Amino acid sequence: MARESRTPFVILGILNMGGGKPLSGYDIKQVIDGAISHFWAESYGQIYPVLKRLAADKLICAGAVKRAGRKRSAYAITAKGRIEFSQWMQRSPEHGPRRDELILKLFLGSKTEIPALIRHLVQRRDQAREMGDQYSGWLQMSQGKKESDAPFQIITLRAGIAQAHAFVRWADESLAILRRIEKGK
Amino acid sequence: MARESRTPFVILGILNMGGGKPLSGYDIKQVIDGAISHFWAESYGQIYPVLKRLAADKLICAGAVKRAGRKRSAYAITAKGRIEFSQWMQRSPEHGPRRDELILKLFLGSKTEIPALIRHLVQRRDQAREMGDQYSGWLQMSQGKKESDAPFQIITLRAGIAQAHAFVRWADESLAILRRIEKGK
DNA sequence: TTTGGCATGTAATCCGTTACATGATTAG
DNA sequence: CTAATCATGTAACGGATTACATGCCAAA
Repeated sequence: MARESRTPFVILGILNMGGGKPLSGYDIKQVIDGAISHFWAESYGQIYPVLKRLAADKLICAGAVKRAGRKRSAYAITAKGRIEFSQWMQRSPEHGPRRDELILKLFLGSKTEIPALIRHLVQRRDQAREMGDQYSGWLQMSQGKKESDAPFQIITLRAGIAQAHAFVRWADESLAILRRIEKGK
Repeated sequence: MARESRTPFVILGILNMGGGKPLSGYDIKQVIDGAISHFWAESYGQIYPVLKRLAADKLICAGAVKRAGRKRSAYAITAKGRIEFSQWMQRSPEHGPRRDELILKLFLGSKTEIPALIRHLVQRRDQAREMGDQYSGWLQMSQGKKESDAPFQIITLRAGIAQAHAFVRWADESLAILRRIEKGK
């Protein structure tokens, strides 16, 4: 059996945020693709079926709402749902099996592939720099907020920044090593 | 269609390492669970079927070898396999969708769950410290090696160290924030 | 001889992505 | 009018883990 899906809990958690305003599947996807996209992902193919299942289990309740003329089926978390979510929060988070293709390629690398490895490294270093800058910007914006959720989101932003920064440093050092090997050979 | 499996290339890459000595499925699993376990994982359920498929495609060739009395079916990479592997190495590595349950829980956290979050954070920080120390030890050992594969493995070890170090720093800062909130409320 | 590790595999199952399908609304 | 976007879904597919099954060899 594959390990337990965390999708239902993500959904419950998002519905539980910010005062528990009802959200549609589309809204939830927006949240995931927005603020948390750098450490989590869900597809519609997961969200909509799970939403139905959660409603059937009375962990969330559906209510048809109209916004801007369009009909949307929005869901709100129930008391039962809050309990379920809280129990999941207590459980020790699994350290998911990291699969980093860049590191893997570096590990498997040999002299002949150095130019390609350098290309990959440069590309990802630049990406990491961009990400870091973006997070820093968001952090600036978050600093001023008074919402009770803010400190938690700040912590995750700082995680992204720290990770990106460490990555850039390491990438630069590794590039130096690779270029030295390339020249020497 | 789910994205292309990288398992065959990992296997080809490992068979390509260190002079291309023939390895069995068991050996390959040992390598993966050993040096690269912190950034890659494969199960027997993946390895053995892929091994057969690769042999059928003539990317590796099977040969029954005896070691320590036991019979083992070991595989060696072929010239065709090396080409396939090299082409994969040229391709830009995908930045796999990171799913970090700890960060997710922090993001979804609210005041009531702070004690649990602190527990999770402490646990993972201590894990990261241990990992970092372990990598540092391995790095010491690797530094002296003259094998041509060594520099690449050193780079990946340094990645692990840098990541672990950054994580510990961030975790300590975050713990301070959480404890401050807890006291203040 | 029986226990346990070595070694090889298969089957069931489930998660998650991709692709497809549909309709309603708004902007041009 | 029509193209784009909003919004909601479903079906098919494939990857990966887990659990199960098997047999050999060595040591107690």
